[in-house]
Amino acid sequence: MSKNSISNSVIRRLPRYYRFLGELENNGYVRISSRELSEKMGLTASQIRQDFNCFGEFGQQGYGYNVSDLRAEIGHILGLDEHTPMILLGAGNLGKAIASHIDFQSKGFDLIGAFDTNADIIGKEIGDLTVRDIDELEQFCRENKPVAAILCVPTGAAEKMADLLIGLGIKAFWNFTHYDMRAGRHGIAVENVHLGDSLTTLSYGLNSMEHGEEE
Amino acid sequence: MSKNSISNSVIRRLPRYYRFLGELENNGYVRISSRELSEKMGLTASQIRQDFNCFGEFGQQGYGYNVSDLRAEIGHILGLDEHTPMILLGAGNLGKAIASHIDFQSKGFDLIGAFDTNADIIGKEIGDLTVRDIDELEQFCRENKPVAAILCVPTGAAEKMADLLIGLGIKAFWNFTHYDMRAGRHGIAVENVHLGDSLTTLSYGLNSMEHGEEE
DNA sequence: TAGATTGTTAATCGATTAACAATC
DNA sequence: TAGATTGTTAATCGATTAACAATC
Repeated sequence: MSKNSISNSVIRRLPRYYRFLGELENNGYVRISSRELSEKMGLTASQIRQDFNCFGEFGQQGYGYNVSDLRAEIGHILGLDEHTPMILLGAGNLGKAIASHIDFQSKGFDLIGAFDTNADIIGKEIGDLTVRDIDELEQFCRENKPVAAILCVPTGAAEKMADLLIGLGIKAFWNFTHYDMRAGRHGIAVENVHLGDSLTTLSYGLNSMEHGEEE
Repeated sequence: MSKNSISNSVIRRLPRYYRFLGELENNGYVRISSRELSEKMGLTASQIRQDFNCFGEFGQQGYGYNVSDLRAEIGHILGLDEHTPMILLGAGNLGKAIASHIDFQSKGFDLIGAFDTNADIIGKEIGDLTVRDIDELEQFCRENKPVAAILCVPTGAAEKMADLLIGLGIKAFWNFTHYDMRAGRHGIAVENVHLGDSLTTLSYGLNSMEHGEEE
C-alpha cells in the first residue's frame, strides 16, 4: 500500500501532525508551509517534508500544503475513518475513566462492550454501555466480532486474558497493565501505555534537572 | 553528577529495566548476565551493557550483574527514593482513576492534594485525600510546597493552569491534557501522556497490519 | 588456570538535518 | 518572469550492534 514501510519514528509523529493540522483547520488556515508548521510544532522543516513524503506528494512547490487535504490524508493513513469494534476488559476505576474520557469515534474505534469479574461492577453503566460478566465474553465475541481490546485488568491476569482474546479474534491491544506485551507477534498490534513507567520517567526528569542537567 | 548527560533513548529504557530487575529479584535471582537479561527483555546484550555503563561500572567480568544492587542503583538514578510532593489538578473521572490507580510512593512521589472547580466533585474523597476547591490552591502551595503536578483539567484550561502552577513553584508536570507542553523550558520537567495519540497509533498499527505490513 | 562476561572501542545502521534542483 | 517552497539527494549526527581485550 505505502511506498516503503514507514519507520516507527515517523509513525509516532503522525498523531501529533494530525492534531496540529486539526487546530490549524479550526483556526481557518487553508495552506501552510513546512517552515511555518515546523515553528509551531518545534520540529525542523526538513523533517516535516521528509515525513510527509513517506506516503506520497501532498505539497505543491511554491505554495506549501493544503491544511484540510493533508489532515484528511494523514487521518486516512492512520485508519481514523474506520470503526473498529473494541471492547474493554476490566471496568474498575481506570477502565471506566478511559472508556468515558476517550473519543473513540474520532480515533477509528467503536467501543461496543465492557467486561469485569467483580460482581459490584457488573451491571453498572459506563456511558451507554452496561458492564457485562466476563463469562459472557466468548458468546459476545462470537456475536459481535470485536477486533480490538483495552486491557485494564490486574497485571497478573493480563497474559492469560491476552491469549484468550487472541483466540477470540482480537487483533489489537491497548494495554494499560504492567505486562509487557511484545508487539507484532502473530500479526497482533499492541500499544503499551505503562503509566507507571511514564511517572518514573518524570521522576528522572525532575531529579536530573535539580542536579543541574538542564535539557 | 553522572558521567555525561544520558541520552533520551537510554532514559526511556530505565523504568523498564527497573521493573524487570524487580521481577527477577522477586523470583529469587541473585545475579544475571547481560545476555540472559537481553533474552528476557527482547534487547541485545550489547545495548544493555552500553546502557548500564552510562552511569558507572556495576557489573563484574565473568560474573554479570548483581540483581538487587543494580536495581537499587537504577532506582536511585531515577530518583525513586525521593518523596516529591505532588498535587492533582482536575479530579474528574480520569484524575480520580489515576490518583487511585498509581503507586506514587514507589515512583518517588507523594500525592498530597487534589483540586477541582466543579462543586459536585469538591469535598469528595480520593483515597485519603479530600478534593479541594481550586480557590485554595495558592494558599495550599504556600503552606505545603508541592513540586510536581498532575494535569487532568480540560485541554482548554491547561496552558493557563500550567503557567499558574509554575508561578506557584511547580517544577514537574505529568500532563494528561491535549495541550502539548514543551519539556525543558525554564528547568521544568514534563511528561506528556496523550492517551489519544496512543490510541491513534494503535489504529495505525492495526490497519497497517491488515494491509500486509507485518512488523 | 580456563571460562565467562564485562567494559569499551570500532563498525554499522538509521534518523535527522542541510542543501539544492525542480517546479508551481 | 521572479519568488517561494516543495521533493529529494547528500552530509551529518546519534544510536545500536559487533568485536575483543581486560579481568574476575
